[in-house]
Amino acid sequence: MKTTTRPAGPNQPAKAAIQPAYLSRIPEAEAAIRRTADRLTQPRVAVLACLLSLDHAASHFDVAQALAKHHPIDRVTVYRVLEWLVEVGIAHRIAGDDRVWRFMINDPSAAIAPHHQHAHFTCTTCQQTFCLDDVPTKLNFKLPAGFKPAEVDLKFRGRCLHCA
Amino acid sequence: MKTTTRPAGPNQPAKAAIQPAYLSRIPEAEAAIRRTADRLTQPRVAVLACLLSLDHAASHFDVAQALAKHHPIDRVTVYRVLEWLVEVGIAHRIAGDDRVWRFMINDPSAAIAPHHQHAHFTCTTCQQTFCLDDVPTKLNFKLPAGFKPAEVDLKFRGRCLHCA
DNA sequence: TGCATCTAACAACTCAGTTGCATCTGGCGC
DNA sequence: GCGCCAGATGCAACTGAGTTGTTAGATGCA
Repeated sequence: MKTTTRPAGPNQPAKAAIQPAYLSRIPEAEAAIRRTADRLTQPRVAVLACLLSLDHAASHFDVAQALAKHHPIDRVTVYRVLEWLVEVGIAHRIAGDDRVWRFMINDPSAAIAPHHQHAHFTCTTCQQTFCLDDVPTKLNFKLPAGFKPAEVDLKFRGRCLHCA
Repeated sequence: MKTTTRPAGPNQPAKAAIQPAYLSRIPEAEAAIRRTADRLTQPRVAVLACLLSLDHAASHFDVAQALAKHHPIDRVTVYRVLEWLVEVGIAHRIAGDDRVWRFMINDPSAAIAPHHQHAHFTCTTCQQTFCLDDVPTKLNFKLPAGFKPAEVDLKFRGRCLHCA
């Protein structure tokens, strides 16, 4: 579903250009990228700033859409930047029920652990996926004999705090 | 990445026509299908027998491959039959990390509950997914305020009892 | 500034899953 | 046992997410 039309609200002052939320996160994104040993490029900054501005996981399409107006980026580049963000430990990816990868910024406090072990919540109403960092996943599950788990992935489905 | 699973054991007697394991589950499959109000067809019997013969979740590709010799079935039909099995409550589907749906027979004892709530274990060595019916998923998780979960999905990754 | 290296953009591709439609068949009524 | 027909199958074409290869362009260091 694509809302291509200009989202300008009727009550906006005519001249003031509406700034998407991610623009204010650009300095933060630049700082984070500089902390890696890799290059600081426009697409990386824009994609990271976009993720930083969201409280839920975003697909490559969501990111490309959000950046389309001010930072139009080739979709392959979005894929590669998102993959790079996962690689350097800034973000992580979540497999959705719709066969689409979604990406979300890692909690900085947990950034030391390469294998994040937090839970996800997917809203069945608005279809958005949230990270629940507070939910402990290191519970003492009793697995059948012989199974040696290395990672646990906990996924909830229901209604999020916006749709409840 | 697909681990082309080699099913044929090397120690099989040379001459005796090797019967795939699913053939012996055909009567069981027929009985289960008859219990539904729907039609008993060759593809349905074959696909269900195939799933019944496995202790792990199978993708549509795995099923089509397993049936290729004795019951060659169009891949679209495999998709439709698997979907039908989920619909009538005989099987359930699992979203894998590789964007592939995998299917597995429901535990008959839990078949009353339409929303299965058991855990899955994906082996990082052999790439197979197992159901862990013994693991309770109704644990008292503390979710952040406002999130109302309806389903819980618990997924482990590690080494299965065959690869440990 | 110049240059080597890394990154972005474009096009073309792969692959899982879906849709449309003509044909076939299981199961019921006769 | 025969014929009918709703529903299932098979085939082809399509969709959409994600990947790969290649060339042009941007980045950062000397």
